[in-house]
Amino acid sequence: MPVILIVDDEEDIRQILSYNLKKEGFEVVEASRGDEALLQVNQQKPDLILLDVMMPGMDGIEVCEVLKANPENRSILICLLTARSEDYSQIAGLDAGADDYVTKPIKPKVLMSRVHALLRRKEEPVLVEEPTKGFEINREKYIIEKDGKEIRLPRKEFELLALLASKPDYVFKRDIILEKVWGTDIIVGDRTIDVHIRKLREKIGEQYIKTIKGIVYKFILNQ
Amino acid sequence: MPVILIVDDEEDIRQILSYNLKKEGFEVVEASRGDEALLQVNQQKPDLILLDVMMPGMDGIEVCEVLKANPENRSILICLLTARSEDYSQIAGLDAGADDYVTKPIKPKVLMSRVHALLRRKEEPVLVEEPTKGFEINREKYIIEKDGKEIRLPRKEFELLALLASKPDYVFKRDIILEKVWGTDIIVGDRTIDVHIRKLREKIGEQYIKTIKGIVYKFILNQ
DNA sequence: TTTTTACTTTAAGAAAACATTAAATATTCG
DNA sequence: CGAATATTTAATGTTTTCTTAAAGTAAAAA
Repeated sequence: MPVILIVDDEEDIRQILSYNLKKEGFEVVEASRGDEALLQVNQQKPDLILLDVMMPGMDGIEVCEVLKANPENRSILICLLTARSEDYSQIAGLDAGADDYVTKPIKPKVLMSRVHALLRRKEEPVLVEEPTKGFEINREKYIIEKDGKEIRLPRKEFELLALLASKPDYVFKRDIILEKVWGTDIIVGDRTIDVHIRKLREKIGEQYIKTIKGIVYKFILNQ
Repeated sequence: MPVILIVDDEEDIRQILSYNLKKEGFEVVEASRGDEALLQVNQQKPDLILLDVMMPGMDGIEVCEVLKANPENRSILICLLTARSEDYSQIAGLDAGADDYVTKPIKPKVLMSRVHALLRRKEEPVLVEEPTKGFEINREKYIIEKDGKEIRLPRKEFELLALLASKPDYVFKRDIILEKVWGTDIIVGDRTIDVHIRKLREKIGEQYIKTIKGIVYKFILNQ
């Protein structure tokens, strides 16, 4: 399980983040100050750091710069926690090499979604859309053509189908679908996906989207 | 990905621009002085230069003149960054061969929009208006002929129709429409487009412009 | 077999996005 | 300048799309 280091001078915030991360199965390490964080990094080699920008002493930007300056630590993901959308701190932060940022007040769900997305990005190769015979997905015209017939789909349905069809026969888990179709910010319930799948099946035919219970959906072409 | 060279003597400005450009996926190179910029051009062959006009030593206009004097560099896009709308510098700048200019204070959104527009202009083959049967679009007279009948359209309506009809069946998003019909400077609300669409539909018939909710408009001929 | 888990389905309500109208501004042209 | 024409905005309306809730069903686990 990935190790996540939380760096924030406020005890409350560390606690709330720690609780949520542990609940998802992550191993959590904490630090309350910048220099302490650097020590922890050497000891624990975390996979990801949630790093508060505003801290007394060494601030988050500095920590970030120090870490990213060392090749050994460069692969550690850094997600900054910034107060409000103060454009400036965000700018400086990403310049300093951070991989993402979340603005306070932090909504646990949003943060968890980001954390998963970041860790996944580290592993996964990027998807390439290879259009499928008999099923033409035309983004420029925003229609799909099935055996010559045009089917118009609303945005979410279109994106969902485009995703599934981008890799026929491959399964897509719910969190991947949510990330790719809805984005990491917007949080919707799992039933939402199901409903869109229903609509899609109605429009393109029941046989193309198969359910793998416990994993979720896949697009299939040949039966 | 396109390479963009930022030339400005102020560190802050370079940083802010650099951040925004990198976020959009561009490769960024910087220079703090005019002569340094010329060096960078030879080394990096950028696609576009964001060039501050007011700099100590060699100013932006001079840099621009030098670059555009060399045929090898003529295709590099130059966007000047000028303080306020001092008409004079702007005129001199465009005389010197610059492709566009943005006035300070620079709003990131405006700049990004310009950068994209400039690069697009470079790559994209100019849309060829292949007038669609039954619909003749005559730019000189600002008149369209539909089944022999002449319909006179005001400029904005005309440009809007010309744009949509240039690629039948293709969808046009609002930001593209705004850029192509209104330009990158003028900021108008979204409803403005809708109103023009209404006028157009009244004049040419309801069936030709279709709405794709969430994406926006497309021109269709058949059906 | 019973229970649980995970997806299905339907319908209703909320939200998003475009449509419409009228009125306020700009612009053009005589 | 002043009337006519264009353009934009603002307010309100309408439609479509999206999300959720709740009850259902089927497969897997106990």
